[in-house]
Amino acid sequence: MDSFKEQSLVIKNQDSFDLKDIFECGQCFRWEQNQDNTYTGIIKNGVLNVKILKETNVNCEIYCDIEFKGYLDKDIKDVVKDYFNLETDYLKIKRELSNIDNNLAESIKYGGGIRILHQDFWEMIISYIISANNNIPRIKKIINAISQKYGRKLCWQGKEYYLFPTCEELSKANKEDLRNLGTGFRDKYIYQTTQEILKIGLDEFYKLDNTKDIEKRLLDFQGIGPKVADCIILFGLNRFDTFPVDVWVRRVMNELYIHEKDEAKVDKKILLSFAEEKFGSLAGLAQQYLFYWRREN
DNA sequence: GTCCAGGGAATCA
DNA sequence: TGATTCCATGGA
Repeated sequence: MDSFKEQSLVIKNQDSFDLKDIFECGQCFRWEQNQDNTYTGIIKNGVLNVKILKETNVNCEIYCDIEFKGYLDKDIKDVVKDYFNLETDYLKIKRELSNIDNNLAESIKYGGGIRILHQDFWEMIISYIISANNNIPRIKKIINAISQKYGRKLCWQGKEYYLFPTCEELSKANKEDLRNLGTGFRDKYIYQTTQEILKIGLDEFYKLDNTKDIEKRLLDFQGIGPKVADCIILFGLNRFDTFPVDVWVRRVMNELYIHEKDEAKVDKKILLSFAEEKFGSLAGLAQQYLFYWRREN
């Protein structure tokens, strides 16, 4: 029997928190803007509604309205704190990155309200397998279709929402089922990776210390290559010492730093070593500011 | 009709 | 190792 828990929550004096920057910078696929400028999203086991109460130029008050379904092993306040990474000092991070060069300073001036969300690791694995050679509106559509068919339903303010299915729930889908939901050639990747994770679980990934070791293990799954693995690590584990390279990052990095005439000829190894040297342990965040900045301008 | 999208696997040199 | 090609799908 599922239990329901509804609660609201006010978080005061929060810096670096802009709803559009956070939810539209490309890191998440299950948040939508409402007509009243709030955002509603479906996280691991609940629905969350967020609005800004009061805003100054450095910080703001956030109002969260939450409904959860199922077993909740921690206080809702802690769930929100964890999901938005509220313990992370973004003022410090932004200062550090802005000092690296003018490009980063500009991109941070544009997307200064970004926070990397701490999303569910399993959900990131499947979501970013879907993202391969795909566009964001369609990725969202596919994830919603999968959730509606295999995830649990819950209602919030008279509207229905569907949680992203657990590994066990999604393991009921065969390749044809997945294909019918619009996954295309990724059907087999989702199927095989789900079956594999059902067998071995994901505990080992939380025990690994080194980011490179985590990436190496992720690459064993079908449908996970370097870029997808890096996104899973960045958005599912919040390790910032990783640098996902997609077409946009390649483009902006080439324009700003590499200056290769033919963008397709940019060597990924050179790009990665450059990023590691220049951005260091904050590479993942630098990547997100640059990605958002370039994609929106 | 053609190109592109937060790429990856399979194949071949 | 490195470069090519194929892979579904839908919107521009």
